[in-house]
Amino acid sequence: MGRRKVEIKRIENKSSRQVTFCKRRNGLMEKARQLSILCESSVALIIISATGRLYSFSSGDSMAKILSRYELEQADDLKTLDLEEKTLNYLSHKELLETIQCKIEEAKSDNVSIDCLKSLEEQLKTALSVTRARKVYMLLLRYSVT
Amino acid sequence: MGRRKVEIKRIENKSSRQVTFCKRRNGLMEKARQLSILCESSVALIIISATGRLYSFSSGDSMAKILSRYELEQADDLKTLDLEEKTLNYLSHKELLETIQCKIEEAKSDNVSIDCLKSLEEQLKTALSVTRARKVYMLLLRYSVT
DNA sequence: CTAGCTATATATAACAA
DNA sequence: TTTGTTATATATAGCTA
Repeated sequence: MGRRKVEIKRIENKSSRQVTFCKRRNGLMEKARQLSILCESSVALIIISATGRLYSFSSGDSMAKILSRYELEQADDLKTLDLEEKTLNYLSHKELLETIQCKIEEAKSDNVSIDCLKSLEEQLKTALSVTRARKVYMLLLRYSVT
Repeated sequence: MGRRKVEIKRIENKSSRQVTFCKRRNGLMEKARQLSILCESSVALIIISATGRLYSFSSGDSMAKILSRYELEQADDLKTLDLEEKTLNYLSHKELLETIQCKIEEAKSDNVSIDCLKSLEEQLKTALSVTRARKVYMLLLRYSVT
């Protein structure tokens, strides 16, 4: 789509990589907008440049709503895949919530470390049961990663 | 880019809207992939069709990592915008966590309703202080919405 | 970096299967 | 729904300012 055909691999020249990033990023967002309007759909697009700058676009529904929907789907997939699901009962749900509560308690004194949250992740893996608990779990996982 | 120029507005014919959705969706994902590779960037793309079907694509970093980054940025923006931020102190942080803890307690007996979480949102709005607390807040908000 | 300017490479609208 | 063909509309690579 230009004077010359380009191979899809990292553009070596820093300057032209930057220019291409800017142009294609705008093109991608415009395409996303068009798809959303033409076909009554919702589109969320997040782009992070090599230097860490963030660009986002959403159309149709709000970004938050689209991301929620995505996460809900992921949570459901997880539920479907978990073979131990059926063997877990309300007690493990309760245990999960108690573990979270405990963690909140620690957060109050501001002593939460990444390692601490990682170990929580391990505990939660075995404590998961109902979908609601799974959601809390996923959210806390994300919290610990950022 | 076809036999005829099309206006960017909802395609009325259901059948051609569907065909266009399929083709442009694939095109958008391919463009996202190319941008990511050509310019060393990370791209997350989530598309929800009019019938509610979800399609997603990510490249560079994982979807989870990209979404985390996005949310972190939003949380920071929120912090920057909040004029009352500077007047809030550690106590409000603690209050926030206690409110969350209380909510978790309720969740244990499985009596959480949307209304209940909505009122929590209101309480949290005034209790927010540090970034960490903000993150928990945003996550709980999302939890209540889905 | 950011903004045009073409010449070309691509995407895709309409149609068919 | 998805796939393939072909004529056109667009996007954009390489330059320039």
